[in-house]
Amino acid sequence: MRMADLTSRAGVSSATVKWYIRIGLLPRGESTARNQARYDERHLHRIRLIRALLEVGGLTVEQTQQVLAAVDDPERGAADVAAAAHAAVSRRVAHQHTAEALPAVDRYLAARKWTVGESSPARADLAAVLAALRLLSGPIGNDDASPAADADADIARLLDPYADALEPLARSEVAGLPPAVHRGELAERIVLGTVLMDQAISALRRLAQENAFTAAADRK
Amino acid sequence: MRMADLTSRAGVSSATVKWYIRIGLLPRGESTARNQARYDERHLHRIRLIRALLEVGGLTVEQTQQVLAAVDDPERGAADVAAAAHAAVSRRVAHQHTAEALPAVDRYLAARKWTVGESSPARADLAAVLAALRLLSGPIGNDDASPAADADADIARLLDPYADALEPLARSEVAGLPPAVHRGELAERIVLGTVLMDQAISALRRLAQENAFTAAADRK
DNA sequence: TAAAACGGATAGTAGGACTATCCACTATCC
DNA sequence: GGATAGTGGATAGTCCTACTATCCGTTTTA
Repeated sequence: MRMADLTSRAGVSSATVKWYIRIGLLPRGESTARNQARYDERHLHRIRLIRALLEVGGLTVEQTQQVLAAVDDPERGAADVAAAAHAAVSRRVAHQHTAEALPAVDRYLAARKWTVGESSPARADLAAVLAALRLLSGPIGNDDASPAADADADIARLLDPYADALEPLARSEVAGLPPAVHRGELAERIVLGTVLMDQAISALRRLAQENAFTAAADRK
Repeated sequence: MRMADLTSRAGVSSATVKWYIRIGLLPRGESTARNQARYDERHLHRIRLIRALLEVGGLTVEQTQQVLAAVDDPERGAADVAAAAHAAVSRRVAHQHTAEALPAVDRYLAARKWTVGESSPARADLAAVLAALRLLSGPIGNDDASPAADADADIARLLDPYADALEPLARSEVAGLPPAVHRGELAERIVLGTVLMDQAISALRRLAQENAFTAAADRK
């Protein structure tokens, strides 16, 4: 396969392909002359993977580089790849009072008996959401503001429905990972399951909400 | 409250506040002189809302403008606000074969008896994910590629666990919306429930996955 | 009454993801 | 066998987004 075939099948410009190669997202083609190279199906597949992570998954190029580095490294096991994918999906944003909300997140996780590493970016992501919600349930939009003592109970009331729904789902996702014929395939499945399915869940929730909304409106 | 109080309490620079005012995200303060104005708690709250949508929710400024325009417009009902929030969360990305995957999405929704509008961006978002996955389950990473005839069955097998988990969740979310003391409060709850809880769900899923992963590893 | 803060406007910046152009070759078609 | 189109590699330029800096003439405040 030559450059023209690769770019037309992948739907990206040759300038983009060259750039991906330069920044190490894509391996070089096998060069056949000073200024010629041959590409194969693996290159095509790689570009599609890159485009899926960038366009559909919404990752940045840098996050994509890190995820693919984990996928490519034969030293890294499934847990490492999952950690890299989790880090990439994380918004990794330090909202104002995120740090203050972290202990509450940890207490919630402990109460649910969920074991997660100290360095999981998802902890901070969840804390950022809680901090933002807390800041916004002030004077305006007050929902019977509780006396801070049972702030943990508020958090549990808020998160439990979600955690209850997601816990068995996550279990089935992890259990559903095949023993993997070869590791690269498993690594890619983990990445797609994390990055793309995040978008699928978001979309499905909105569809389910819309359906629930119209159903509720019809009943009235 | 003067500018200095507003910016220190909100944690943003005065240049940013001025810019938010200029682009219409934030109303002007009540001016008391040619170059003086007074701000109140509503301004503070608004900035916090904007920051939450931008930083935690990951919306762009333009998406935030559209969402807040819907929140501010007293003509728009709960369903309109929800639609605006859904549109803002949508990645609204036309991945290569998204259009081709749309009919399959619609068949899936019909099979689940989910009623959603033609114009729901979530339909296209879900289609983009399915199109990307389809493109990637080729030569490499083939999972016993099915003969295209039962592509719908594959999609159902993939999505059912997620839809099963999200359907009751969405129902309880919609049912949990209070009759609302006043409309602005309800509108804001809808937006936060859509935009921020999307992030919370993403984080909780990753936490649940990590927990499931370590639990599975321990059993071995 | 001098220093600091302010509202309003305009120009500039940093980062991200490409895109365009150039060069010296190679491949291909008639 | 020569014109034409395509190629790898490199560098510079572009567009967009979300601010940030600076300036000005006017209040406020110490």
